[in-house]
Amino acid sequence: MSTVTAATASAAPVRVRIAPSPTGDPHVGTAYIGLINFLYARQRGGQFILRIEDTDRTRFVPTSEQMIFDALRWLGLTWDEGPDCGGPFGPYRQSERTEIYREHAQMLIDNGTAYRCFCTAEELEAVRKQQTAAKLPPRYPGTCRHLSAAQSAENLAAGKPFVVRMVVPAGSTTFRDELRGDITFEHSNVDDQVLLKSDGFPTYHLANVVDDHLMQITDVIRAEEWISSTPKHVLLYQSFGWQAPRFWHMPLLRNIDKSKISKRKNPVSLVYYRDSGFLPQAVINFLGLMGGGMPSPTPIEIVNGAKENEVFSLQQMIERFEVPNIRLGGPVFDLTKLRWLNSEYIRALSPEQFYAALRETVLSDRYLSQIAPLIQSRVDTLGQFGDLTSFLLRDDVMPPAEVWVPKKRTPEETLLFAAEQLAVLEATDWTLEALEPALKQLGESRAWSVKENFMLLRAILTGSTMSPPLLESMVVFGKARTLDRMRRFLETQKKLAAQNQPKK
RNA sequence: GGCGUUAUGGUGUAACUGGUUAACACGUCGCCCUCUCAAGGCGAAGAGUCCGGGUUCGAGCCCCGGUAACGCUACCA
Repeated sequence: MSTVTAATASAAPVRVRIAPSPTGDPHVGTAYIGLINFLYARQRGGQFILRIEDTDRTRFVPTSEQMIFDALRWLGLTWDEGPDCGGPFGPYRQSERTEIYREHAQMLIDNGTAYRCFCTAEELEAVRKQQTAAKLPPRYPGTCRHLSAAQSAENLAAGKPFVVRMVVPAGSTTFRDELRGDITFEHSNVDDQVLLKSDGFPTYHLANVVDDHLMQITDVIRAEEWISSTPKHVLLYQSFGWQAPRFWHMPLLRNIDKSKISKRKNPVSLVYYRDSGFLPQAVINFLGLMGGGMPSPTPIEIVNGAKENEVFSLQQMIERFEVPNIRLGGPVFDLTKLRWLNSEYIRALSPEQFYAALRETVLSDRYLSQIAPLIQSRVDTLGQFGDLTSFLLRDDVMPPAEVWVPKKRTPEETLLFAAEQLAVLEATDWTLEALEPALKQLGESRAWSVKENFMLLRAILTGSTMSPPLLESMVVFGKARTLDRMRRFLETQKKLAAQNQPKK
């Protein structure tokens, strides 16, 4: 299947990268793709680069970048060049490179492979609706592609907002995916992609190609969801007159139902795994299991009783993992197996190490010192600490119905409202100042009193109607774990409801 | 709808360039150990490799045709 020799011998210098977007918590998918890139670079003595793709201003989350750094370091995936440590091809943050993209967009306009498009969002939306209604594939109609130079200049002079689109000529593009072989796309199925948005920021496609070239990336190892847009990228390399890198498309991590892994159905935040006490060795090991790539144990290893063909360190992966042997079926991210792996690593710890691990995470000074002020005025003895804070030290809690259903509400409407709380909280900054108005606004719009509103949340988070201050507790507990607890609650209640009325 | 990718027990993987009764791990169930629960030990069930054809002495591995799942189809990445 593979078209490249095994990693062991070949030492061609490679440069690879991961390019996460700071739009929220660091994602397990980022770590997965990061791991593969990391291994590939380390095995070949190449460089592993971290580039922050912060070109979407609407989804930008300021705290996200640092969390990405922390999470990758936690897992041991260290990079050679990046926004924090610099490097010869910086800056490594796309928002600091906008001038570069603008220049390159202009280059394409000048050589006729891109053009300014003055269509408004409303116009495009209308066209798209028509096309969908007529069962046609939604496609840019090409209105501005044939605009005369004079007209275009006139619009420009008039200050009309515009985007820059690439010209997709007639024909087809074939590129090689190093894991699957040649893939061909007819250009009739490739849209005139927007390269530069009207706010002056580039889209992924432009920024990615320009940066990968400028940063001398040799191998683009990314997720399978990019296969469909690879012909656009290949076309762009051609338009610039550049040589394209090699492309490797990794299978997508999946939920239990086989859909692309998502926070709705699985904890996907690396912060969640760290804060709820998964060891980084276990997480990285588990990720290495996804998609294969580790050779089966040799006969000698089997004779020696080394059944640990599934328990291996990052170092062992560098030694033995083979990227070209990746399996292409989307692996299900199975929490059960991850938990087992984690338990293996925990049991392998010395008592001292185990205690140290506790003190670094769930019993860290940092965490406990945040909890303490919440209960000081609420205890008669220090011994009550545990009584009041156990919900912050537990993996999960589950309130009984009499606790979470308000007196004047039905379980159904309560669950509905809880789901809305979850949606609101997902989009809220995790600070007291942001949480309070966001929740109150939701309550008002749904005619839920502040009391009912907060009590429901309290029940879900703490399992009880009595607790330290709610919002403060949520902040201390953290966004990733709080949201996960809410999702688990909703999931469990949904199942229970289904069980209680199965026959219709 | 269009285009693309993928397909081995419930889940993750294994099976040398096609070669004996498809292997391992997680999970499940049972037994043992045991003050409990884990861990550990022993054992069991569970796939005939998406389906249908073909090539071959022989196919999970090769060819053809289907099906299903997933992804993309944005001024998100």
